[in-house]
Amino acid sequence: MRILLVEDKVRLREAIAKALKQSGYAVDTTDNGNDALWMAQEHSYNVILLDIMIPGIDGLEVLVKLRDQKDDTPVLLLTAKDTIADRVKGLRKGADDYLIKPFALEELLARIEALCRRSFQKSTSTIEIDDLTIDTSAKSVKKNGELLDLTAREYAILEYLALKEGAVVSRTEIEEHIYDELVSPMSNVVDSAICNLRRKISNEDLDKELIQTKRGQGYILLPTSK
Amino acid sequence: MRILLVEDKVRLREAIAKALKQSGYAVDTTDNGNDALWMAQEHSYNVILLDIMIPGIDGLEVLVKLRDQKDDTPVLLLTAKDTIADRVKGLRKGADDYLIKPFALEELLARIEALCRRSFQKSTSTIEIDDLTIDTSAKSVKKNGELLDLTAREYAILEYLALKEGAVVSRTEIEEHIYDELVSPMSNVVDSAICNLRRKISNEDLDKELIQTKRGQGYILLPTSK
DNA sequence: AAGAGGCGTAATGATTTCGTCATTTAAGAA
DNA sequence: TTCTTAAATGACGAAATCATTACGCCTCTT
Repeated sequence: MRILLVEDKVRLREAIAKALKQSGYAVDTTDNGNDALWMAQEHSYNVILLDIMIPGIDGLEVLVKLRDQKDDTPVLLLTAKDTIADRVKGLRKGADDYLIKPFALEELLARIEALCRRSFQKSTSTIEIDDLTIDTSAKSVKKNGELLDLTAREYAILEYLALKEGAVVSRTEIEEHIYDELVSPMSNVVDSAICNLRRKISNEDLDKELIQTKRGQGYILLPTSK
Repeated sequence: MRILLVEDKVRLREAIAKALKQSGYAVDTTDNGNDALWMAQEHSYNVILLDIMIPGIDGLEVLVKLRDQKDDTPVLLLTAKDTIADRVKGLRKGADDYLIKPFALEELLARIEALCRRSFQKSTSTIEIDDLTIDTSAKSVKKNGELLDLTAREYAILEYLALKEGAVVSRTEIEEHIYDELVSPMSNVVDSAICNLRRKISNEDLDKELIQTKRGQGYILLPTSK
């Protein structure tokens, strides 16, 4: 999951960014509306966190322009307590949610999660695939009710594959969504992570792999039923 | 689908090429405008990715010359953030789309897909032919809802035939659009691949082949209804 | 400050693909 | 029908891709 955070106050921005990263999101940040706009144009974010009071183009304008461009990335507005009017305007103009500053980070995380789910058109916070239950809100995975001990990376990859269940996902795509910086072309980080992940989720008895390799293309997560 | 990538910065060029290949495209690359021009003349590409700031003839000039030669291959311009003017110029001069650097590879892939679709006058990303459903986004093929296990090559050929449904497609054309390098004249790679492909998509009960042979001309993909 | 564990890298071994060749089968012309 | 040429098929081997292991750095914890 990749998030764009637009917030001009340095300390707040960094605090939020840190919290998001700890929760397993890839985060890009900027402190002004102009950059926000082109970053949003050039990347496909899962969620955009948008402060209204920012230098350059203000948050609402950014939102309007995004929607004008048919960009329907979920936008969560961050507003000061005294700008209720803006808030209403924001929702009218296509924001998906808003949060009044100051807010609890926990609250923010919960809302982001909801928006991410919505962007993948899933309504529940758990995804069931074979004997796996992926709880996107708890960031945990159970296998036949037993909690698996996945690392953050492993979880992130599994979640991404699960959200795209049945579609071939290339290494590059995984790299882009899970890793902050560009991964060097020669690296086999993803292979390595997939390997570890498989070890943890595989059924020794069943020889079928949940994560299948599409040679030359990437990976695909396929329930046994299909 | 064959793509020409014109970009002078080595790392970026290779990163893009890698991602494209993973997504099943045949990719030719060059770092300058002169080569780009004659490569475009020699081959028929489905899409040309064109950086504006390149040595030799600059990207915009390449574009102009292409259009002068009545070459209407879809062109996607890659531009730096600060050259908005160029961008506008580019679109005026016949570019089909543009992307501002830096961009997400996924975004690039999505745009390329759109351009390919458009050049084949298709609006959706799935093609239905008889009992086959080809999902060009997921790069997967289902037969009566069952996912088929095609290799990258097999998929690429099937997709190409499907996009040209009802038209005779020569071996040479397939070679040109699916393979990176030139295939040696004596080779029967395509025959071989078609053979394997047929085996996987054929209906044992129905004797009619979806992929029919036009002796001396090539192949043609024909739904039973037509 | 030390220890543990996550994570990226590199190297090696395993697997699969795919192009080629050889052979069989089919199609069209005389 | 028979001959010629094109296409289909099957087997094999080289090359590319992938899996897996081991190692070391770095971070976070305690």
